Amino acid sequence: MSHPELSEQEIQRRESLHKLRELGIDPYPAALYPVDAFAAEIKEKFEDGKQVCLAGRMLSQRIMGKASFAEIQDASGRIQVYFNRDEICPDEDKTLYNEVFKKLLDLGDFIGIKGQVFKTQVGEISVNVTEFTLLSKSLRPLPLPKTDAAGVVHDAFTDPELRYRQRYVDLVVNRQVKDVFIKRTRLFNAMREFFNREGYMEVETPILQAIPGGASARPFITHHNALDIPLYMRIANELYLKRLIVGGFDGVYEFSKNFRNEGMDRTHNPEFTAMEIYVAYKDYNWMMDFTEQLLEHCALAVNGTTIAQFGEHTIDFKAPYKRVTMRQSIIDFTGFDIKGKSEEELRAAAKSMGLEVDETMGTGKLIDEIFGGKCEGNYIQPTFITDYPKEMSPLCKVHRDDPTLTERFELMVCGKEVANAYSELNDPIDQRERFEEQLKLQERGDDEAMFIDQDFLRSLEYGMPPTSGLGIGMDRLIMYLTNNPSIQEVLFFPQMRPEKSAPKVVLNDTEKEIYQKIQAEKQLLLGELRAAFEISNKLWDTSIKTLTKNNLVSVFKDGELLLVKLIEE
RNA sequence: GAUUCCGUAGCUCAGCUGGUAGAGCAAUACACUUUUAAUGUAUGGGCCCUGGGUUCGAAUCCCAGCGGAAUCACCA
Repeated sequence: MSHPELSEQEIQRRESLHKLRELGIDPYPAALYPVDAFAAEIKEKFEDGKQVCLAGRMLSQRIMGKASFAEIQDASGRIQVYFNRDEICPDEDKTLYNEVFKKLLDLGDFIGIKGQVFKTQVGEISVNVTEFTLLSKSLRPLPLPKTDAAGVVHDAFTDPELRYRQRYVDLVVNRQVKDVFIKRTRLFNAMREFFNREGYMEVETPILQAIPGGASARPFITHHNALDIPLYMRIANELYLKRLIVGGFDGVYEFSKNFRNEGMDRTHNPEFTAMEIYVAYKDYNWMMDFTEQLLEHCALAVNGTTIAQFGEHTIDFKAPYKRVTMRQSIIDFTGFDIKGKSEEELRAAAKSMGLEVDETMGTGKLIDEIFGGKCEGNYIQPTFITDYPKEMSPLCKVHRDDPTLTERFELMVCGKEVANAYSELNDPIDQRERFEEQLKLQERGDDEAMFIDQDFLRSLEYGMPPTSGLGIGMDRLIMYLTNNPSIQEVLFFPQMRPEKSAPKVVLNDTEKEIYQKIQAEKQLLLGELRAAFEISNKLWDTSIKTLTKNNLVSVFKDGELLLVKLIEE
């Protein structure tokens, strides 16, 4: 048996696997294993002599001749188990202990244990094994961090790339990572509970949309073969939820995976989760009350306290939260009053504040720039910023007291937006005009302006009750609740560049030389390239064909000329 | 997109102004019946990210590429 591509340890594990089979032990048995106990529970409720059956991965082994200790990790945590040779093998044949346990089991293997709970001389709650079963063999060594007596972790599995690419390993060896995702699920459950208690209904709306509406963002595009039309992955679900309010539901919500074809960094992933909820007969003032109650409830459910530590900041999600109008906020931090100012005045003001602005920006975008540049970052504690300019909020109702503003708020935490809410625009004529303004912005060069959804307008024309809607960035919220500065840490499988993007093609020496020549020139005449190599026609032919077949270079015609060019990733 | 830093054993990392590749853990072998970062002794394990260049000689210096991280820009 030779495995040239495997590491020494992997080869050894495969050999162990082989030997186990020879001993008549199935390394991947089919039968269920009758687990009736968990590590954490055994340790919490210690009962001397209690018979238990548990299963998990073996993560450490301390062999001392005829006795050994091992650690088993199950879904609840870790527990030490004690193997005594003569208890495992009461008869003459000691193979099960000497061979199977000591040699053929490896760290990372899943085993099942039956035995009695006891305390060792040093006081560690352990299980005295009377019977063990191999449940699944692990063929790759896990990176196993160790914690010393001082609590210092050695050999921690910390490389972010490896951790994200092999999250399954990360979860096995890094307990704190598992905890983040447990909290994530708790957050979702807490929100559902809060909404369901109010009688609101969880719904599902299309992810594949013919018109990507409800937000301003570049969508991912795909194609439906049967209908032969382009379809877009949703950037938001807002317009569909509102259609359901038109249809007569009083409260609907959805945890929506949204997709945006934009940059990736530590706060942006191309797919992310938003929660959106729409409640009929409410306005944004009601929604502020509702939001602060909701977040207080969620913080408590996730962490058991409304206080959350985020980096250097201590945040308190206890309601109520401060409410500041956008105009007041800009006055507070810049001394500039945006009320009644023209586009030119705003642009001049923004420039004087050292902000980068250009001609495509309308008043809304300019105000947004000023707020984003000078104010936003200052709100550490949860704060509602209210009354956004009309131009920035095409789906939001005009403010009851000021026609240049809208009834909108965003909730800022640690200088970032975590929630966004409106008194929803339900005047179909106004809505159509707003969409048309967006279209004009688009023509002006704003590539994020919204598309017009005619069917949505039609639904409004049938009448939508006054409604307030709220959207929450779930990923961002869980970042705050688990003190993680990057979104990758709160997504099981964050988007990564595919592994090994470089073509792994094995080229022979001639092909390599030709390829290098093309690499250097990027593009050149085929004949010229041919002349540079003193090789037979046949070798030339096969070489250039290898390169083109593997998509390293391409040959193409430009008029009468045959050219060859480098294909770059 | 810009800048900075990083890529060495299965894991975590060291390797100075160029001179035969190192440690701990993990692995293998032996000893050891309540240990706990178990211990003791011995052994094996490397395309030093890839490709060029400089040099008598490159893990080390230079260039390019690939991959990653951080900061900034962009992004409701």
